[in-house]
Order: sequence, then C-alpha cells, then structure tokens
Amino acid sequence: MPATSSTPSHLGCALLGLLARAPSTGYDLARRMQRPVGYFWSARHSQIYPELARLERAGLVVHQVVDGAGPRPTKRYAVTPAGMAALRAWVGEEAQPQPVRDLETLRLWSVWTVEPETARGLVRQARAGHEEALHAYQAELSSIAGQPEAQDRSHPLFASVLTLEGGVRTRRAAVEWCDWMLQRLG
Amino acid sequence: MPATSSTPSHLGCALLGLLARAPSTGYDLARRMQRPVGYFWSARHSQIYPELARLERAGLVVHQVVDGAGPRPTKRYAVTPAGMAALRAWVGEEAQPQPVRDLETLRLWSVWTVEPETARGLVRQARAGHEEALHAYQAELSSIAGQPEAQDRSHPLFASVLTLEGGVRTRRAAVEWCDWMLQRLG
DNA sequence: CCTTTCATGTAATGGGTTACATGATTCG
DNA sequence: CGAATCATGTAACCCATTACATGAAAGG
Repeated sequence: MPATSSTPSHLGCALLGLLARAPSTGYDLARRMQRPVGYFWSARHSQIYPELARLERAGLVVHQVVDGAGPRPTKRYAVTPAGMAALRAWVGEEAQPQPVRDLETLRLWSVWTVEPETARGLVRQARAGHEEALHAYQAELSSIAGQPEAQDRSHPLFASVLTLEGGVRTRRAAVEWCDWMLQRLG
Repeated sequence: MPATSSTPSHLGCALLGLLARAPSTGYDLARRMQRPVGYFWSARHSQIYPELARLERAGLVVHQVVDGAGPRPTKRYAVTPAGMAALRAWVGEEAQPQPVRDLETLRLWSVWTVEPETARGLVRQARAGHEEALHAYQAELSSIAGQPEAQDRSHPLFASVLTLEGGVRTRRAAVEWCDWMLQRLG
C-alpha cells in the first residue's frame, strides 16, 4: 500500500534534490545545505532529521545503516524511484509567484529617517555582502564550468551552472546598484 | 515607566516604516503591505493586528478611534517619538547576512531530472514573472521619479526611488538570465 | 586536555499562512 | 439580491530557529 502522494514540502523537495545527486547521511545533507545549496536555500539539522523520517514514511527515500562515529546508528539515505518521480513532478509544477522577503531592501526603504552617514554605512555594508557572494559564486562556477558534464542537459552539473550563473548576474547587478546609490548619497 | 526596549520584530519595523510615512488603520496597512511594500516584504492582516497591539504595549505606536465601517471600532495608528527612535536605531543596525530563500532557483537546481521541454517551460514561466514585476516597478518608479521631493534625502520618496531602482535592476538581470538559459536549453 | 568533527535526535519558541467569525455599506 | 469593500479580531496549524542532549575519535 503506497502512501498518499501529495507533493512534499519545499524542504522535502530540496532534500530529494540533494539525494538525487548523491546519497548522504543527515549530517552530510546539513553540510551540503550550507554550501553550495545555501546560495538559494537553507535548513538546519534539527529540521532535516524529522523531514527525512517523513520522506521515508512516504516511501520517497530509504536508509541503510552504515559505520559512523555518532552515538546513534549512522544512516545513509537514498532516493527511491517514487522519490525520483516526486522530484520530477515538483520541478514540472506550475510555479506561482512567491512573496519576496528582502530585509536589506526593507531597511533601505526607511533610510530617509537617518543621517546621511548612517545611510552610506548601510549601503557600503550591503555592497560588501553582495561582492563577497559574487566572488564565491564565480569561484564555484569556474571550478565546474570547464568540465564536459556541464554541457550535458541531464547531468547535475548542468543545473549547477545555470543556478550559479543566476547568482553571479543578480549579485553583480546588486553591487552596481549599491554603487549607484552611493553616488546619490553623496 | 517605559517598556523594555529591545528591537521589535522585522514585521514590527516594517509597520513602523509604513506608519512613519503615513498614519493608517490596520486594514490600510494590510493593503499598503501588498503594494508597494509587497515588492520586498509582505504580511497578512492576521499577523498585522496582533503586532500593532504589541507595538502599542511597547509604546512605539498609539491609536485613536475614528469613524469607520467595521463591526468593531476603527483604529488609526501613528508612530510615537519612541517609535521613530526605534525605527532609526533599527535602520542603523549592523546587518548580518540573511539566508537566501529562492524557490525558483531551488527548482531549477533539479532541472537536470526533467525533459528539455519541461525545463524550457519552467524558465519561460520564470521569465514572465520577472518581466511582469519589472514593468510594475518601472511604472511605479516613473510616477514618482519626477517629483522634486524624490531628490530630498530626508523625504520618504527618496527612499522609494532607491528601492524601486534596485527592483528594476535585479529583475532586469533576472530576465536576461532567463534568456541566456533559454539559449542553452535549445 | 580542550576543541573540532562526526552523528543523531528532541523541545521550546517564534514567525507566518489559512481558515473562522462578524457586520455595515456600496455597487452592479 | 449577491458580491466587493471596509474593518477587526482569534484559532489552528505549519515551518524554522535556537537551545538542549549525548558520545566517540582525532588533532593541536
């Protein structure tokens, strides 16, 4: 008897995407979630472990106990055929526009209430953050863009290049925007 | 006896920012939260009403009962001097890099698992969304950029121009990125 | 010896969405 | 006469963060 198949949560789909690229332990997923997935999604281990259990109950992943250093048995998870199907279905879904949540812009929106020097400091900080991210994306991108698999549309690296290119472009635009603002703030 | 003054929640600061521009009822704040603030932050009325009560308990806003059409008394809120100070303090705070949460990119990251035509559909949808947002921002921007107050660094409209310019630049970059991806996806 | 890394879990709390609830006025 | 707008609130639920808890091995 298969579990009722509603699409898993966003986090569940993120984990399926990670496991479809390489089977992992929960601990390992938490690390991969920081980098490189953290560029566009994030989760802590405290959220990952219960979600893995939910995915397994739904038949989308299975685990196998392996040797490890923790006090409890170390579990290596892998995607099942049903899990792969769920991932594909989710990717193909109609995407409804998600609400934006940008704390930096929210703060900037009230920048008229503070001293010019405070405002400049705020923008300089934002610029530094965007530039740092830009460099990280560019480094990651140049390390994989040369590999032949990056040309293959059905290979994970192909998708990695697409997302990294997006990161590079938006961060570059953000840095330019900060420079434009610094000019206006005299 | 003033309330203990820890910085309010992000939502609280968003509401202070709205009220600093113009006193409003909770209902009105919910509408303004959709547009134009919805470009970078959002909240429902069910979240706004309790937060207004919290801000009032902290002495950052006050309300005045006015004539209105609802079954309960209609309340118009305004920022107090303490509220204005809290808003300024929050804007000047050290900004720690916030975790990104981009569902569109997360989906794209698993695009290697689906058929090329599905992938193209996904990118076309994303492109349409970004282009629609771009046009909305440009329209809003051109409606205020001409006004003389938009040049005054201590006027709300000045900050509106900054945020809208950022929206235009990032959405433009996103549209170009989608076109770049469509080329690669044949 | 102390810190880091491996490794998995739970509990408390905060933030956010959806749904429930009420009721007058205005417009088609 | 039904739908939309004005107008405020509560309750249930989901998602996410922080903190609590345990314990071995490796390296400085």
